[in-house]
Amino acid sequence: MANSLIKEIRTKQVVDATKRCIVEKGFANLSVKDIAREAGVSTGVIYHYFKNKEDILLQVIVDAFRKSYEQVMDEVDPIEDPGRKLMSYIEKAQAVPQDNPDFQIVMMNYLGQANSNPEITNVMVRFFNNLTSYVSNIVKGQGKPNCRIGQAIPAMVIAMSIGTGILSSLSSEQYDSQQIGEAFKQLIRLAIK
Amino acid sequence: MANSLIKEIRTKQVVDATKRCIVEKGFANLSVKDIAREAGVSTGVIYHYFKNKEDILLQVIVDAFRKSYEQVMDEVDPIEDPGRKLMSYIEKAQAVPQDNPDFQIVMMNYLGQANSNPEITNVMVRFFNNLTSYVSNIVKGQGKPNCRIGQAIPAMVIAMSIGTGILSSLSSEQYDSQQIGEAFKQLIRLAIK
Amino acid sequence: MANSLIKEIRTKQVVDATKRCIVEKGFANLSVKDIAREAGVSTGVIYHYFKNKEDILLQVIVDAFRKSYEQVMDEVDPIEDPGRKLMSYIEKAQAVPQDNPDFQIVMMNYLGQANSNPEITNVMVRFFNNLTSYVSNIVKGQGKPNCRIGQAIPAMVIAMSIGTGILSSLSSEQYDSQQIGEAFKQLIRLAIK
Amino acid sequence: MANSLIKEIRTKQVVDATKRCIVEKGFANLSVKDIAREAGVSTGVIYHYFKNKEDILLQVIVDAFRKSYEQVMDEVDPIEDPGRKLMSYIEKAQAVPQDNPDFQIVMMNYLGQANSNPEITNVMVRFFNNLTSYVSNIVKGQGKPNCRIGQAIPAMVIAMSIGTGILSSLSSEQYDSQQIGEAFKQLIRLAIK
DNA sequence: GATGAATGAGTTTTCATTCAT
DNA sequence: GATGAATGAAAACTCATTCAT
Repeated sequence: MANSLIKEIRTKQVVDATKRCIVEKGFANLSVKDIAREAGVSTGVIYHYFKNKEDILLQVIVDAFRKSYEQVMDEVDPIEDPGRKLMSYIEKAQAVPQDNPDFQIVMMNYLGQANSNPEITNVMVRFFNNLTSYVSNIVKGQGKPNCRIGQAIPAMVIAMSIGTGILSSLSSEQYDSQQIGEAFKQLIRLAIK
Repeated sequence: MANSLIKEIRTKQVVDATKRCIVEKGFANLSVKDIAREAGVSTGVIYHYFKNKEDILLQVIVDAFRKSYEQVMDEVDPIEDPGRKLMSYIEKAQAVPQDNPDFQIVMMNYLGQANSNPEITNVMVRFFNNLTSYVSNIVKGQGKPNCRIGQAIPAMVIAMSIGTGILSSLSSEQYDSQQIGEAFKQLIRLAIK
Repeated sequence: MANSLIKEIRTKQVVDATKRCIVEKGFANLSVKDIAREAGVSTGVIYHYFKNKEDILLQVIVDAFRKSYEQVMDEVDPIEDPGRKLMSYIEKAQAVPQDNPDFQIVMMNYLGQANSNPEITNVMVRFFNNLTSYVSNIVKGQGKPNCRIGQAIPAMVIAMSIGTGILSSLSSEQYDSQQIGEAFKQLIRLAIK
Repeated sequence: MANSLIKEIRTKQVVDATKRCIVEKGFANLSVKDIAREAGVSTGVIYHYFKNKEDILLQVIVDAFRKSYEQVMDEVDPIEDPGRKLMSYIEKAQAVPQDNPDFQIVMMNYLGQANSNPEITNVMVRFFNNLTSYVSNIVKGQGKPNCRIGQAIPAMVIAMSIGTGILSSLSSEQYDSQQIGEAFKQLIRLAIK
């Protein structure tokens, strides 16, 4: 019990430190020594709790996506009215770069890995699928969506939030995610009304 | 003159080989030796034409974005009618993952670098700005866009194409970029008409 | 007293586990953690009962050689007739690779250490000396051995059993230690008759 | 051509240095850094010419056995008379510990690896098979060997030389390989005459 | 006595970069 | 201009050993 507690603590320490390192230096310039230093542990500890660097990196993305999903759920799910729920989801999704800039950066760092690392692809695809399903259910709760567009709304909502996040992460001055989000909400309202 | 021709050839050789390496192994697992082997030259040649690895990587993203921009221009620019032009742009942008999967993967690999590498950020921002301006001009040519939405349309178009590209690159089976593109075109038509 | 019992148990546990590890992975790829896991104890226990890894390794070879010596004695010593006793010894020695393959492998693993580790050399030399003396005494009991050859018989018997053991351990299919043993017994009989 | 020459030189440098390291420190305490230092090259060079440490170790045993085989051949093969040839072979084999003590030590270090490394086993088995065949051919040239014993003579000769080598390597004072060799030659003569 | 988490020096291996040819 | 051998610092990973609990 004490053991599993320590394991949990150390794992969290390392995963969190890794995120900070990725944010600071980027995925491609990331050493286990950096992670150890940032986590305040020896390299030995890291290899006591993780199989290898790849294992850490996988845990990081799993953890980041899980947390981001929970954050969205916490705020959006309690809303009952389907119309407001959808709008609220869009708002929340567009706010990620401001609310959670580290997650945004971590995600952008992992996108490049997806093509050559099936496990990472898997985690990402599951995450986006979950979001898509979630939005899909909200939309279904809305009643009669304009048929053709209706089916594509969930994917559009997710795609738009990814794209907006990236643009505003690249240049928050030139791409205001809130503004784009507002416009997108209006578009969706036009489609659904 | 002969020299500058060789320079051009070698530079292209190396840049193209680097792209292929990124597509195959990812940005984070990329060695100069790999690039040399893929380019069919010695490592010495690489350091004759490039300052260092970072320099190659910068050239690659510059080249990739330039080519992608030109591709879009080649097909979209000749169209005269503003309405058709906008639709055509959206189609073209959504088709990138299929038409030019390597560009898509290269871009995704560089996204993670943006946060920690200002030069890369710069290149990307300029690229997206160019596209945004381009779309903006098309939209202005349309006449009266619905005010509020109208201003955000260019950013939305770019964001949507980025997001759709990523989703379909992660799972082309689950995210059909053409289908999402069609729905998005309808949305835009609703907004503009 | 209870303490010394535990000590005995733990020491045996560790020594036996180390043998199994050597058999499985070889002397050169042997970690204290492996030993602990194989013995079913913590690494702490190991350092409670042994000074260090070297100490374990020494105990292992001491134990292995002691046991092997006892095994031979148990079977050969009761025989009274000197002629039959010598033949019996040769048989027994040649049978080691089959009867006690783990001992054979352990011994082969320690041979390489001998040159650079005087303590190990010591243990091995004492072991082979004991065997040589033993055989020497049997031969003396025989009466008149052919002078010149007679003196060398003990060393030849030991050398032959070492060599046969190694050959049949390397390839039991191509080197049948029993067959070689039979031939060798005939040779010895020719010399002694 | 110059390239392959350098390759040959470096490979030899590293293989020879590795042998010296094994003789000095033993197989189990052998670092690539040691090898590099002993060879007078950087670690990078080592990995330029060898896949990894295992690869070096394999080359070493291959080289050691090849050279030892050639040495025996050089001296024994020119002899025409079968009887003298066999005796000469036995002498030569028994002299290995004195003539070529490094080979003896290297071989003893690899014996322990055999059980857990099939490639090493392979090299050793082939070496001993070659010797056995060679002796077998000499014996056949002898005419009528005493049937039963005759077939086993080659294996006995090889086994005896291995065993004698080990004993005299462990304690040259107590085990005089030349003396044992002389006695063994007499035994063989008894069997063959 | 027993545990196993922790350490950090040491190991194997990689790789950007240089430079003699 | 081109080569690729060479370097050595730094990366990933291991492991004997210690020690607080």
